[in-house]
Amino acid sequence: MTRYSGQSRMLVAVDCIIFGFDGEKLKLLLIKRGFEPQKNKWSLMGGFVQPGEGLESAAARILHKLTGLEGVYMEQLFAFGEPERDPVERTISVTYFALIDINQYVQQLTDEYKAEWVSLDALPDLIFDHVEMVNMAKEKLRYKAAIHPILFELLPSKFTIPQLQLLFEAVYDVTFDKRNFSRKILSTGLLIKQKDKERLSSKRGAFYYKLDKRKYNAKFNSFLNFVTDPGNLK
Amino acid sequence: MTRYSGQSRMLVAVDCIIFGFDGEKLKLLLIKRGFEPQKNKWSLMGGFVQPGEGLESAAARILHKLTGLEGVYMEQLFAFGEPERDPVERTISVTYFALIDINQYVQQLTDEYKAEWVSLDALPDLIFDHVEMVNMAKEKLRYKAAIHPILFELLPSKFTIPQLQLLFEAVYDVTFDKRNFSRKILSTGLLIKQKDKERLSSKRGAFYYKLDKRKYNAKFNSFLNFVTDPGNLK
DNA sequence: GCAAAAGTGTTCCCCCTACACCCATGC
DNA sequence: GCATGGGTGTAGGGGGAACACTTTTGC
Repeated sequence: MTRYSGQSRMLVAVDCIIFGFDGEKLKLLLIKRGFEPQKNKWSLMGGFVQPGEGLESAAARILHKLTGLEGVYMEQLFAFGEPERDPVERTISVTYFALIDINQYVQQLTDEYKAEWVSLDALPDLIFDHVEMVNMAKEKLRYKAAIHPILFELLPSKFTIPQLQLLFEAVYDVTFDKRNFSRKILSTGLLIKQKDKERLSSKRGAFYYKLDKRKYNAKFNSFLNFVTDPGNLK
Repeated sequence: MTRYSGQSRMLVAVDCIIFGFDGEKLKLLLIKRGFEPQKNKWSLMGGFVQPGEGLESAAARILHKLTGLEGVYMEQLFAFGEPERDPVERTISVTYFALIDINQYVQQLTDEYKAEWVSLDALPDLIFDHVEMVNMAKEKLRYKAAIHPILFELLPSKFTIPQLQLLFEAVYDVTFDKRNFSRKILSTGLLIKQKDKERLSSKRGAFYYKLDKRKYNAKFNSFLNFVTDPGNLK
């Protein structure tokens, strides 16, 4: 036997929900779709899974094509498969969400996609079910970041505690007490204080910190409580 | 345009990881695969997604075909898509895990599948990448049950606190202090004490409880801490 | 010298943990 | 009356939350 008989085959696509943080707001990297249908409408970056290519490789390929980046934090989100989700043809979409340091993003020279960073709280209309995908990704980001130290992936390798706090506040849309915040973050032991300061956003300057990669990898899967029930998380 | 051109189409399957609890151990509902390849090897229950059918519907259909049950707790787990995962033909498998009350399971009359409940800690070899699927499902069950009240789905509508404790202990492979356990569970306010007792497993008998469905639905998505970091959870 | 952001310490309270004894019943 | 599992109370400790003042420096 070389094939399963009597079954119908479908297109399988991968769509990437790419998060970034500009120091103030959470952003999504969106593109203007380059082909029909809905050409020039806003869309997540995506593409079809090729023969001989796994889902994760497909997502990495697509992310790389858009951003030039490799080794990015990426995680499978959900498989969307309603029969009519793509009006052209039955297509399953497996979504991945990625967290990238927005400063690492370099606009590709051959920018066939017209990619833009868009504020997460002012999203334009998106094609198909992409809004649903984004909403699920936001939820998952909140859920996961409350327990695991993934938000560091959105920051440069050197960052300050106030920057980190702004990031958490953007993700959860709340404000934290800075004393409690810094105590909690430092108590994880994940941060290493640097000798130099960031001097752009204040006169006094704030010390840089770096992730302790060893502890980060070791602790990643243990339960850490970064946020105490910020409303309703799934 | 009626089709995307130049892309290759693939089979899309759904596989169900079906958990049950017999009062002592966690179980999986497995079948002997009824067709080639690997006919008569143990396997998860699965099937191909049909045209015009969504992923979730496909999973519900397959679950129903095997168990006769509807309205079961079910959740998408992960999409597996390595190119060689099914040696016959490129197939994407979207997995769902389901929690069912083992007593509700009725062996179907036309049991073409030879389904059996198998202890989770003594799994036989499974076809393809099904072992990986099961391991991921176990992990996710632990992860989720530590925070959300999903384990009730594995029990009958009336259950006792000692039964519930046995279930938690089976899931996390630990033992809990019964005083702390019952205080914690009751403090959620999710349980309603019944007037009658279960009298099989002890002379004194243990009071039955039922889920408060209203509070259950309302609180489902808030963070509840059922388990304090039971080792390494993802 | 003043405005603006960084940095730090303490108290209180709640929840989690550890731990031991009595109760109800079938035999 | 004894063995078996059900059910409860308490004390201590740790961590989260609330809260205010000093420091640094550019202007």
